[in-house]
Amino acid sequence: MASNDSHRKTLYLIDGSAYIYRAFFGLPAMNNSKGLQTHAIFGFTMTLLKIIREKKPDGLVVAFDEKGPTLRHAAFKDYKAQRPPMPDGMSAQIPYIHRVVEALNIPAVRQSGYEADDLIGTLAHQAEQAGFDVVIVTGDKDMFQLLTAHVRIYDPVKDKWLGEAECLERFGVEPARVVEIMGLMGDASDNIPGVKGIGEKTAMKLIAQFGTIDELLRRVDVVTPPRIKALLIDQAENARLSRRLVTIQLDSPIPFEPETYHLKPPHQDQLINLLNELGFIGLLKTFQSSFTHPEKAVVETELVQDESSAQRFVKSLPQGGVLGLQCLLAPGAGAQADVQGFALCSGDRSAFIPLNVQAYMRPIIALLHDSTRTKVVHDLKATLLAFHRIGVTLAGPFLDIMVADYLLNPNRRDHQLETVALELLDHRLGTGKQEKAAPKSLFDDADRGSREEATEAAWALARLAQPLTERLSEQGSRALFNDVEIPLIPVLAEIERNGFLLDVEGLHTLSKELEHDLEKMIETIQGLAGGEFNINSPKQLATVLFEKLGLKPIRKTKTGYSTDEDTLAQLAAQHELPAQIVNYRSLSKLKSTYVDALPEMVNPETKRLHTSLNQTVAATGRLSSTEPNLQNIPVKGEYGLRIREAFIAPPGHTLLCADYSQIEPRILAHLSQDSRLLAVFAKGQDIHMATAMEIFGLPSGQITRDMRRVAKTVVFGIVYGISPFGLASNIGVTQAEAKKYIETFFEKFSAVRALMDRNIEEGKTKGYTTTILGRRRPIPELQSGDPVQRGFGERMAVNSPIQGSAADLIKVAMISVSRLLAHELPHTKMILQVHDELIFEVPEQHLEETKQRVKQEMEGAGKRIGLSVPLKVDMGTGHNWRLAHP
DNA sequence: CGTGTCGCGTAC
DNA sequence: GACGTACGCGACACGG
Repeated sequence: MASNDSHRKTLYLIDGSAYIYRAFFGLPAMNNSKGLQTHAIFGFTMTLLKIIREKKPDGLVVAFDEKGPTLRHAAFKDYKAQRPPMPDGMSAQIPYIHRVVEALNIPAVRQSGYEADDLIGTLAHQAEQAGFDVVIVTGDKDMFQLLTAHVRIYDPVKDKWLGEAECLERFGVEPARVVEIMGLMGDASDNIPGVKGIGEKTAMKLIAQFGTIDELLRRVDVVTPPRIKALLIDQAENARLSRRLVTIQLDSPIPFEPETYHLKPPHQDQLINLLNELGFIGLLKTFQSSFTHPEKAVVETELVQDESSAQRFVKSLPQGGVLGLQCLLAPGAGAQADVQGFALCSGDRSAFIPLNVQAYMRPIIALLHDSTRTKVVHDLKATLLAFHRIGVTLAGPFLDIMVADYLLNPNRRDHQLETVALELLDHRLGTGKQEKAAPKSLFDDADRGSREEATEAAWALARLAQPLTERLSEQGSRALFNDVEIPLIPVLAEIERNGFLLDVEGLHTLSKELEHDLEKMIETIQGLAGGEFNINSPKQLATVLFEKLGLKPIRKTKTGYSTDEDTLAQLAAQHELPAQIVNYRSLSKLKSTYVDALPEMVNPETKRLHTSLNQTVAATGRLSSTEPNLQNIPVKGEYGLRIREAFIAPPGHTLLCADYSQIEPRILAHLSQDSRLLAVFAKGQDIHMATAMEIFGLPSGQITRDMRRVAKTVVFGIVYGISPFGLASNIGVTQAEAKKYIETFFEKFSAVRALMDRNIEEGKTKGYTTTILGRRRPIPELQSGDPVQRGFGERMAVNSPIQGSAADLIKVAMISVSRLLAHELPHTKMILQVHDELIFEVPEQHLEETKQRVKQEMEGAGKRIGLSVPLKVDMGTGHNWRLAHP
């Protein structure tokens, strides 16, 4: 990951000064016992340690600004002149930050007259020449100009890597030309003037066209529009000056000493004294124990061969505590692969149990059933399914490392054991194995590794239990983890095993029909277009529409003219073709994505579709569904409904769909405690009718279907973090009208606005949002200097608590319903969850009882998570999903 | 030939 | 650019 080019060593250059600012303003204040503010020191130190722990750089240097004027002040007296002086609370922390770096034995550079940027630029340049891969750790876009094939940027707050490609994407030019763009646009935070009146978009366009500011000014005569031309002529000197100011120096007079940059052990006494003085007790403990007990990764492993060795191993284990457990699956066959064996680890004892003989299994099975031992696994759902295939039922308590890491870092997509072990144990798993592509998980189809690797994984699992549970407790997610996420896992495993019966015949017939329709449509379309082309290619379609037929483009995408449905609808006024394309597209989409794809995925043994319900993907806490995705099966249109008809119940059974009615507005009412909204639900009124009455100020008798539809869209918009633009394009009114609707909504439901403000504010100060059950989602975008990014952050801060709380609710409901089914309705199977909806396969004779009990259980879940609005569950039944959908 | 990215469209 | 969360299709570009 650190480098594509394994012979190049990786040097990390950290922009120390930028992080002092970021930590000071980004974190809540914190003081030590002597009253010294310490949050900037703490934030900086944590960032630094995190980089070392996670990235394992070969070399590391921290660059700081030096006090006093710089060369830029000499060139432009007002440089950074508008900046308020550094607050005392921050300047007092700076010497300590220098001491932290020194105690950690990390080289630091500073140079009077130069800024940290220049030192980093200089070192990056020299290090690249000397054969290093360089990573600049910063959140500052000014550094884009330094990117090359071997110089990248890492932003630890967003966990993003940036290279030349991202620069091209962000600025539309290669890194060397970024200074030209920044020179034109200026930088308010550094008081760099730029050309007033020219913003980022215009600057990008001009530089893409002219290449440099000098060239642009030389040929200023041909610049259009005249307004821009006048600005350029008027402020030519400012442009040239600004370009100089934003250019990072690559020739600062500092020595390049690569031999001193490698990571060295910290100065123990110095570091311990300093952490004590600062009052960083957690860090202090961590370092003290690592100094005194450097734990070895290798523990004694035995191979269990027979019943007596199995017994000997089990007896030798410590009492109770945690038991690391890692399955070893046979290569191939996806998640359905054979179990070859499994590794166990507890304390300093570990064993590998091959699965080719049964005789010795008894003591091992007893161990797996021992409820005094917490079974620690990575991906419990896959583990349960694997053991189920060999006829073994594991007994809890369970701890799933993958799910724990997801609750701690929901924005990450990678919760591999390797990643978690590296971060929390500082241990690289699988270093013994030879060169090969990294598998995505230990259940990945690729090489699943060896017994040794499984054993090492079990070792890591046993050791990860404590740090992960501690972290979960610290962030207040222990209950969510123990009482919701973990109990949900066996439920998900069972849903997956149950599967959904599919009418393959029916889809085959539908496919033939669609094939026929599509062929005819291709003829019509190509006739209208006057030639053959690939209708599925947006690029070829754009050529036909906008060049051949000369229609007027509506919008552009990154790579060309947009041809999406919205655009085509607008183009329909000019030509007959676009409407035909829309038709063709919808049919073609349904055929390729569903009608043809789904039958391919039916398991030949069970004749069913077994989706994967992923618990660690969606950052809000929702589940996601893959292979196939059964959460986006069409529900609209003639053919969409025909597809739903192919999802069926077996003979003697009926499908039951139980759907939370208007779950998101209900959650909104609870979170905001808005009295009007609460009243609507308390009285069991129609929410969209009620909002329509408020928005339009009319009695119910005068509300048209269209008004209700508008009101419904407004509520959706509110939940998603609305903008007048988005709402306008959705309901087809002007932005001004959309704005009016939003305003009126907020006037009538004023506590909702207060909730949104509060969510954003909390997201900013704490760095994350929370749901009803304390699920967190960090939103680093809220700290961004980029208003577009911040806007994103604000919408996430509005939406995540609502979407996430709805996810909390249905998860709780799934657990209760699953218990209900197990105890009282053993022949009813839960077969799918679609965010606010549960689907069951019910024996016909039990249908009435099941409906009633499931409804009661699902509606009761609101009370259990403390909702202050009543819940309503709609139910539908039928022999296929179309009929059953409420 | 596979892999990654993009535009687009389906769901809630 | 422009309303949240997902997954997956076909086209296309790229690098073997």
